[in-house]
Amino acid sequence: MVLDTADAQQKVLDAADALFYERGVQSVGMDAIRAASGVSLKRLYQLFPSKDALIEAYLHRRDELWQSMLAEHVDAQTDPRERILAVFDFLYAWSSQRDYRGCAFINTFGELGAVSPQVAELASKHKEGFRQALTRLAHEAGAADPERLADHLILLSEGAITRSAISGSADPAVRAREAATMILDASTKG
Amino acid sequence: MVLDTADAQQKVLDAADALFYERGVQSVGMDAIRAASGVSLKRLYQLFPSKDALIEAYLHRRDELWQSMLAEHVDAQTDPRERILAVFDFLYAWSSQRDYRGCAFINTFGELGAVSPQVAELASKHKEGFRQALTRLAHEAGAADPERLADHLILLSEGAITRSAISGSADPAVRAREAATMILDASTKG
DNA sequence: GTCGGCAGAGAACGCTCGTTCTCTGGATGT
DNA sequence: ACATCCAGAGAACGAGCGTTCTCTGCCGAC
Repeated sequence: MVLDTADAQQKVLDAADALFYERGVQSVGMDAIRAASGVSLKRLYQLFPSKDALIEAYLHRRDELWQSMLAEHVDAQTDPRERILAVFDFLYAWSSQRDYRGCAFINTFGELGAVSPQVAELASKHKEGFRQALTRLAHEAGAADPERLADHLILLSEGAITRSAISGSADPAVRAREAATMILDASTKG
Repeated sequence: MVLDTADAQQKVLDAADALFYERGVQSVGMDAIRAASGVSLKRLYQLFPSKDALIEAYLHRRDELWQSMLAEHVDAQTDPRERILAVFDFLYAWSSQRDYRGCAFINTFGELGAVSPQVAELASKHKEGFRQALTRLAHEAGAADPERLADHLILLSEGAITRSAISGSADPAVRAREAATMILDASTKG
């Protein structure tokens, strides 16, 4: 089987994503990624010059994938309030996945954050992107203080993400949706 | 300097706590703990038969310390509603610490959760303890559905804990307190 | 057919780690 | 003073890691 550069890159990223996400980045050796991707070590290092670079690529792709999954759920709704609640429906769907292990950025930050400024930066940027998306939704919903509403919603979201990882249940997303409706009522009523 | 068993154990746990919390458990070698604690490797292994055992002891002590810090803040208040809000004042104080790095259980779970059932169990128990404390407070505050209120409050708390770790600011705890008052109003008014 | 170059397999290298072993020096008991 | 024991320092060991190197076999060019 001959793979062009794009195919090989794809295979490596697929393998890295699955392994890094399941076991954490430090527990996974480059050889495990070679075995899972079927791409030789030599080629792997041509595509990604170091493990750190591969970790960055992994996080970058997670970010893009996550944002697009979120957008899919949100854009299926038209009513501004429903669009906000769709965020929690997305979290429910995500945390229901069998291999769900929480937020890759939080996990990787927990592993390397104090040691790797790049990872800290990527995690911070990922969360900032989420915050901006929520702020936009809050604005569209006519919130008196969209930034503040976004901050409140983000807390519920992050809470649901980590709690469902540890408890192994998708229930936190349901609870987060409930709490979000309460906060929406309180934030848009006046 | 001669140390009896209790002193040595204390020194080792102090060192392990600081290092594990700052850099994650996998990045810290036993030799670093030996150097930081001043306890010889031989004795270290007499006190804790393996690194896994030391990690468990570290988490166990974190749990106890965390619970007692929380209780301190809560018990400084008498009004049931204020006692609930004191949880967020605690989170603010905690996340303001210079060496704050989020929740040790979430971080360690992110590193080892999929690989170490003991760590997963300890994280789950720690969070369950927090949930019970919140449920008790919600009950005392006369909530119509204390379990549900506790679930909502826990989401805000977890969200604040992880967000302040990544953003490096204690602001999320303030936002969480705001959101908590909204949810309290909605949950205890009717 | 023969040669050159390239890709993959995996050996090799240097390092770190968890854990154990050895050696040494001092304290203790008689 | 001498033998005995123990604790500490750190060497040693075996494994695993990230990364690089070598060998081998295959492909196209002439």
